[in-house]
Formats: sequence, C-alpha cells, structure tokens
Amino acid sequence: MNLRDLRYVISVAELGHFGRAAMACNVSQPTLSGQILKLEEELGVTIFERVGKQVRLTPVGEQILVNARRSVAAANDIVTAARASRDPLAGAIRLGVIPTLAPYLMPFVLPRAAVDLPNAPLMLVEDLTGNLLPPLADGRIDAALIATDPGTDRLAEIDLFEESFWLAMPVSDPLAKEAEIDLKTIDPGQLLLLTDGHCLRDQALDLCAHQGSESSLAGSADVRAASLETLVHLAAAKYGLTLAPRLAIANWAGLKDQIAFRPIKGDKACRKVRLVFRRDMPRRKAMETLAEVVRASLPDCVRRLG
Amino acid sequence: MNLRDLRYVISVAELGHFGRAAMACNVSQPTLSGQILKLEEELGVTIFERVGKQVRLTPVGEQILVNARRSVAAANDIVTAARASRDPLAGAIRLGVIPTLAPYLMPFVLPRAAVDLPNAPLMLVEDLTGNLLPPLADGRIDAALIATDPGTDRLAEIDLFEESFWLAMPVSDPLAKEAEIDLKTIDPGQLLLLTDGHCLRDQALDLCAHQGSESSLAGSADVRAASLETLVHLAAAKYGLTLAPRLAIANWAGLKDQIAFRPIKGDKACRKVRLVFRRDMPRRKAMETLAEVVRASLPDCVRRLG
DNA sequence: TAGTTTGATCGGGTCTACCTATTCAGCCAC
DNA sequence: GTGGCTGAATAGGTAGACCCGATCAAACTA
Repeated sequence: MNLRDLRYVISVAELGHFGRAAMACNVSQPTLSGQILKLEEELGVTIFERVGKQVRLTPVGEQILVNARRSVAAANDIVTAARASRDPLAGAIRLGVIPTLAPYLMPFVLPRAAVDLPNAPLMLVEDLTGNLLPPLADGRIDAALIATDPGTDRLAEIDLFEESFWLAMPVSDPLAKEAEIDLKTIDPGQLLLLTDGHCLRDQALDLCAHQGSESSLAGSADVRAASLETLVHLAAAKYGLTLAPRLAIANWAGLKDQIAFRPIKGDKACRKVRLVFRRDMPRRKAMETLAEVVRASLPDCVRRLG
Repeated sequence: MNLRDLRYVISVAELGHFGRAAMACNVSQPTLSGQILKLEEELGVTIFERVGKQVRLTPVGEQILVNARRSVAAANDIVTAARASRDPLAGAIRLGVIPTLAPYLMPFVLPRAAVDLPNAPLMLVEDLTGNLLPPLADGRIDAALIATDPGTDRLAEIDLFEESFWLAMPVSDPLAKEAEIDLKTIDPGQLLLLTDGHCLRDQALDLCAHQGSESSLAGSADVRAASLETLVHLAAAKYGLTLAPRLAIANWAGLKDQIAFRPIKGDKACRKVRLVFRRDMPRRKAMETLAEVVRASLPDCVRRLG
C-alpha cells in the first residue's frame, strides 16, 4: 500500500470515473486502473463495483475511503507542519463560512487579511454548518466561521464576536413604531424562516418558540427561503417578519422605505461567531492570527469577544 | 513522501537509533538513513537532531511524528477493515487492561475468548488508564478495559459490569464484627491507597472524602502502594484499611485468618467497568463479541450491565 | 591515541510505477 | 443485430526509486 494508491482511491471515489480520476491525479488511466487493481488484490477485497458505466464503492470500500482520507490528510499535515515551521503564516487557508455570515462579514475581513496574512491567501468555501464540519474534520478545509457550538472535542474554537439579531418588517407594520422590539410581541406565525440546515433558522425558532405559543409556529413552516436576501425581500413585500443578523442589515439600505429594522429587547437575541479548526492542526499560529484579523476588521455594531 | 518513509520515521523516533530502527523495519541502515534524509530534504526541515550518539526529535519532528503515526494508523485500519470484511472476528485484538482488574478478571475471560473468538487472540497490555488512552487513540492498542469515563467523543464504550468495593481490614479490627460497613464509620486517616494514576485510588479518595472529614485524609498520603497485592498485605499486617474490588477478593482466601473483607452499605461504593475503543475502528463487530465474552465470563458476585 | 560505535555516502542491481498502444466489455442508435 | 462510442483492462518497454554491501567520517570510550 502506498499514499499514492490511497489518493487514487479517493479520487476515483470522488469522481466516480477512472479516466477523470486519472486526469485529476496527473497519471494515465491504465496506470491508475492498474494501481487500484493491485491494491484490491493486496487487500483481498474489491473496493469499487464496476457495473456497466457506473463506478460505485462497495461497503468495505466506504470504510477504506474514510481511512484513506484520514491517512492522506495526516500526510498532508506533515507537509503543512514542515512549511509552517519555516513560516507559520505561509500557505493558503481554506476557510469555510456559513451563508448568513459570509457575504456580510468577509468584505471587511478580506482586505485586512491581504495585509496581515500576505502569504496566506484565504480560499473561501460557503456552506451550511453541517456541510462544513465533516470537511473540517478530515482536512478538506482548514478552518470555519460558524455560529453554533460544534460540540466535539476534536475541534478547537476561538470566540470572535457576538452579533445581535434585529427584526425586519415592512415599514407599515405597527411594530415599526417601536424603537426596540419585545420578542413577546412577535406573532410566531408571521415569522419567515430559512431552509433547514441554516443555524439562523434554528436560532430564530428557538427564540420565538420560547417566547410565543409553540403551536402557532406551525404557520411559519410554509416559507423556507434559501437565503437571507430572499427572506428580507419577502418581508419587504409584506409576507411577514424575519430576524436578520446585525452585520447583514447595512446591505439593505436601498430598501429602507419598504422595510424597517429594529433591535430586540434584552440580550438573548444574538449569536456567537467563532473560528473553529481541528484541535491538532499544525498551523495554530495562523489560526490565531486569522482570529485577530477578523476581530480587527469588525465594524462597531457587533460586540468583540476575547 | 511515502507510508514506508513514515514508518521509518516512527521507528527511529521510538528506538532513538538508526541502526536498530532499520533492523526493526527489515531494511539496511543505509537504506533507512537515505530515505529519512530524502524525506527531510523533501520537507525542507530536519526531523532528527543527530548530536553525537544521540538521535532526538526536533520540535517540527514531534509534529511530524504525531501525523506520521496517524497516517500509518489509518493505513493499518484499511488493512484491518479489509480483513474484517472477510471475517469480522479474525485478527489479534490488542487489549489494554488496568492493573486492578487484569489479574482478577482475565483468568475468567481468556478461556472463554479462546473458544468464542478462536481467530482473534487477545494480546494483553496491563497499564494505568492514563497510559492506555493515548495508545488507544493512535491505534497502538485496539481496545481497553477501564473503570472510568474516558470523557472524549473519539471513543465508544460498552458498559460491562458494576463491581462493588469491599473494605479489607485486619480480623482484629472492631469493624470486622459488622456484616456491612457504613462508610461514615471508616477513619479516612487509616485508609491505605495505591500510587497516583490508579483510578481505584481516586475512587477510594472520593468515597471517603465525601463521607469523612477531609482534613483527616492527610494521613493517608503516607502509603502509596504499587499494587492491590501490597495494599492488602499491608492491611493484613495491621497498617490500616483499604478498599478492594470484589473480583480481587477471592485471590486472598489464603489470608482469611489475618484479614477480613466486608461489603459497604449502600450502592455508591462500586465502579463501572467498560470496554472502550476508537469510535471509528473498523472491527466494531469484534468489539461487541468481546464485550459479550467478558459478560458471559463474569462470576455472579458482580452486576452484569447491558 | 587506538578502537568502537554509528550515521552518511557510493556504486551497482532489482523492482515497479509509469507511459503509449491496444484490446475488451457495455451501452446506445439505427 | 450491427456499428459506433465510451470507458476500463491488458501488454510491452523504460526510467527512476529503493535496496543492499562496502566504505567513509565523526564522535565517544578506554
């Protein structure tokens, strides 16, 4: 067995195609086919089912893939550690960011990162928390900005800031007359929500379920918008109310004669944004610098932590 | 880079000697030296400091070693997974067991394991919990029998049984007249304990600290026996009292005119023994069978779980 | 200072992963 | 059913990597 063989396996599993996998690995198709075959013979199991034009993993293949990823990731970490030992801040950082944060936060962060981390270009991956954590665990991305507790001791986290939620409503809504909104006055049936998987959806539900009557939440299930952008435009069109994170609000200045944003009374309506990364990743120093970069980029409307 | 190179690195790090490492890897010393050198050149860092006769890891080397172990372990898991997919119960199981359990439990377990797991010989490693968990995490052992919560989500656990502690005392001790001992009647200053690192030490301290006056525990720090055997012989020689796990007691039948064992009132004086293993280890089936084997081997004096 | 230990270097042999060219096996259209 | 097409397996030849035994160089030991 060989790290190269494992890379071949990973590539075939990901692309489902020997020829394309070979291209991705910069080898010829016969070479890759041969090596996979040899590996299968060595292990005494078939990793891929070649049925017709389909290439699919066998059950053992699944297990092998997981461990192949792990093995290759550890090997990559060796390269990273070596590079980091020469310059801890050098080398690209693949950073996952949740969709309700990325478009509103990263414009602040990127310019500063270009200055403070000149040798560590940020490669952004925007996805739901649940889709960021597995790639984080197996080294396909280096770090992530999320707003929930990842709840595993494999990951280290650095708290960055607390961002409050504001209520977004049509300017005509009676609540718009208030300077601050009491959560209890919100009709949960009016609440517009994002699709499943967005942490903001769960947080909004949590806040309003605890305040309002739970049964009345049924009505809110009707709308499942794919983005904050959609949600706010729906609110502007008087389809209901929604909670928007503070950093996003500036984005909709152009809608200010249709939609009003108001802070929520108390300090519960907020989320804590943190940088998470594998506890044992070799570039902790780069992570700390990145955290500092984010903090230093923040506008004053959020509360810096740490 | 190459899995073989990583094995070389691990071997040199463990043996601190190129020649012996080469022997362990079944290659010649020049071969191993050359490969290590080439790897160092490829990574652009020195992994080993060769100062005089000493071979020591550099700081980067430490990081590289950790990841090398991880990479090799994952590769080994691939082999294990492949073998397990043919026969889930085949292949040796390297099992760690704590010292206060191994000599008293394993005589029951081993005969049955030889029957129920004929193709999975048990290789026992007896050590303190704290010395078993790291090898467990990086795959140097496959599973462990311990009596405390490992407290990490990397490990899966199967509860096996609850074993009560009995008080061991000289037959002349006034407490020996009781059929059951109330923890409150024990003078903590009299308590004989094991050395640091034994979970039984902490559990005994916990039980008695909560019951007796805490300050009086100071006296007990004087004795730190290396084994239960020593502890019980000290008690027999009237140096004090000690707590003994139920399974161990039969072992000292020969001392019954010098030492008395009595159960403790209530159900707090016990420990829960569990089988722990890496959550993602490929041979879960073998682990479940092993757990069943242990349960089926237990004498009636302990309370079976699960 | 001579001897021993131990890692690095050198020259030559083998093994193997790689390539190109080709063949073989499904799948689809006609 | 047949011909064309796609994609994986096979064949043969080559370059490079790994390995070994022998040797060298440095450092500790007596």
